Amino acid sequence: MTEVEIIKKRVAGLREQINYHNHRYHVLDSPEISDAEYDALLVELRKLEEAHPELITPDSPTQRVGAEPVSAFGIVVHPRPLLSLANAFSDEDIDAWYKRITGLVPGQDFDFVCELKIDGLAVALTYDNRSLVTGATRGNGYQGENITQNLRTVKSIPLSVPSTAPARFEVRGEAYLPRKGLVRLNEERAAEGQPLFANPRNAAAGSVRQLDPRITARRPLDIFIYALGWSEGIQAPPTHWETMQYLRSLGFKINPNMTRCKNLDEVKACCHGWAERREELPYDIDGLVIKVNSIALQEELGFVGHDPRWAIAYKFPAVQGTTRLLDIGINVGRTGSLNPYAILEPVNIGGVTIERAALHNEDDIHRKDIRIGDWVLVQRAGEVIPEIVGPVVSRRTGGEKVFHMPAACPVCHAEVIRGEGEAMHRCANTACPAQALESIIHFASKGAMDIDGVGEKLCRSLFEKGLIKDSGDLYSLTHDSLLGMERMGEKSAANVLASLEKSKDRPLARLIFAVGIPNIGEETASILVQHYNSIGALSKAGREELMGIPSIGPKVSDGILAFFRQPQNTDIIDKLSKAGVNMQSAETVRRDLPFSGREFVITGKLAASGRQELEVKIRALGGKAGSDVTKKTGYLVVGADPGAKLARAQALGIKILNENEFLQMVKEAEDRLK
DNA sequence: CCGCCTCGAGTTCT
DNA sequence: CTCGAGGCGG
Repeated sequence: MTEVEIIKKRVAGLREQINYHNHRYHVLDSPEISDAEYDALLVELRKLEEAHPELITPDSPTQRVGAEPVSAFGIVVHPRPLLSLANAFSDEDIDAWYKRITGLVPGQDFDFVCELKIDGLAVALTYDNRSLVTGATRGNGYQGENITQNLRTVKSIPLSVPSTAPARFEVRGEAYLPRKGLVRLNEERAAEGQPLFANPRNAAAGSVRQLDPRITARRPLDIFIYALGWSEGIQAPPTHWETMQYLRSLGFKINPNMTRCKNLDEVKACCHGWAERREELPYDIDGLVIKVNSIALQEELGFVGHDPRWAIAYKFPAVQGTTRLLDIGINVGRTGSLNPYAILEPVNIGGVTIERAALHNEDDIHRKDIRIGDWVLVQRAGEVIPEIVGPVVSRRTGGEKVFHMPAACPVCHAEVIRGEGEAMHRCANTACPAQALESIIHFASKGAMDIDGVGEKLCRSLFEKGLIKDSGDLYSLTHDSLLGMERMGEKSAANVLASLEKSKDRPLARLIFAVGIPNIGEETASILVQHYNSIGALSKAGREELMGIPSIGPKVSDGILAFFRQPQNTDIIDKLSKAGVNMQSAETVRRDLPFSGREFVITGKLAASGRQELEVKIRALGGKAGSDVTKKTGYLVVGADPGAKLARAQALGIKILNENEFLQMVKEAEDRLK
């Protein structure tokens, strides 16, 4: 094959792929690849065509804006096409764009408007004689679908406008589903066994294209208007900014997060700012749109191909991607649960390489119909934790394998059991080495005994060398035995011994949590300490007595009884006791502490001290430290970069404290105790 | 018995 | 963060 033939073949292949994905995206509302991947295909094709113009055909995907609309709805021809925007993925791309446009109209002062790029679908609304007459999708840019009946159900779209409006005009906006709406919708769909929407855009597109408008009406769709398409009978304002103010005065919903920027530095600062804060918004954005403010300049700049020169879309790095599920591995947790996880072909999502993702349990895997060998859609939940959304069914070859939990524990080969009505599979062997090791790691971990320098790696090495068999053995470690470990010198060994020594006087609640009684976490451990002032007292507690304690029920009681009946466990406690680990509650229970009956929740990064330390203080003062904002939450302590909890607390009218106010409160409470 | 609210357990990556 | 499930009120 000659080089030209190879290129020809590649071009044909790219076109086929792009057409296929175009159809999936625009027609079926069910894309299989991320936007970034799609863009990459298009970019490659464009490059090849630029180098070999003779290969360009009129039907090449580069020669049009989108796919043909389906005909279930009437077709609307847009008097002025709804165009796509060129993309910028970096500051350099913005610089290049700026250089191009300033070169075209030299000597002009530019100012810009930056707007959020909402992840929804573009629609055009036409008003005639003050009434909404047509609502249409963007379609291929030149003609879209008539979805007037459906858009009429969107409450933020005015059905009529005041007399200050032009006689006839068209506005353009982005219809979208707020994040909460998507969650709710997907819950409903999961309950009905329907495939889930992968993102808000698909959900919005799916909602707006319902044949029955009553279904659309039940979806919490919203809209932001971002442009005046065309108008008759008025003198349109001279800038984009003023146009938006005018549209707002007509009753249209305009996104409040719109910024006027005098220069490129301000534009970039705005983009970076929103890249940081995008999570604070109740809807998804996939970037920002930068527009030249002056309408006269916009007209002067004109278009290149299908893209206006006067605007550019600054796109955030993709938060979704597709990759192959190579295999499903199993971890054995400290409770003996078998936890499946996905082993993925490494894929970069939002600048981070993902190769693992939790799969929770077997039912979850089957519910999502994920099979080994599948192409899967991966996203970072809450922008951090990787998550598999679902398989790309159409990319199956038939060689994929349905996953089944092994019948034997992958570590000790003991029998695997699944309790009646339980989602988790468990290793039946209570002496399973994996469980033993995980228990030790948990014991030393931050929330538990917090033994500095004794992390997962060291625990594993010590365990494999046979130097420790359970957490009680940690305290018999010697300087010499530690020196045999990897990357362990004189200094580190001494540090570890010092940390162990320091951990001996942790409060009783931490110890109870650390020993790993089933279903007893930090909170329940604290509650238990209010009723028993030593491990010994707890170990002698009877079933009825335990059940009498609020928030302790039959399961937790039985867990405690079973724990102390196991000789392995009492042996560990003996070892700890002999080593001098604190086994008692430091202070006798005080009924009326300053924070009694008050619940605090912390969000964001705290400047002065760690969250854990503060939670310990709250409990020491008799308060509760919750993890989620609820109706019962008394105070929300807000640090830097607060999470979604802030919005929730505001919605519930909960008292909000900043870090200083909170510390002041703690100080006053501590003073009162003296 | 059901639904709501919390808590527990396991998790990714830098 | 997510999912599952324990506790408890209605």
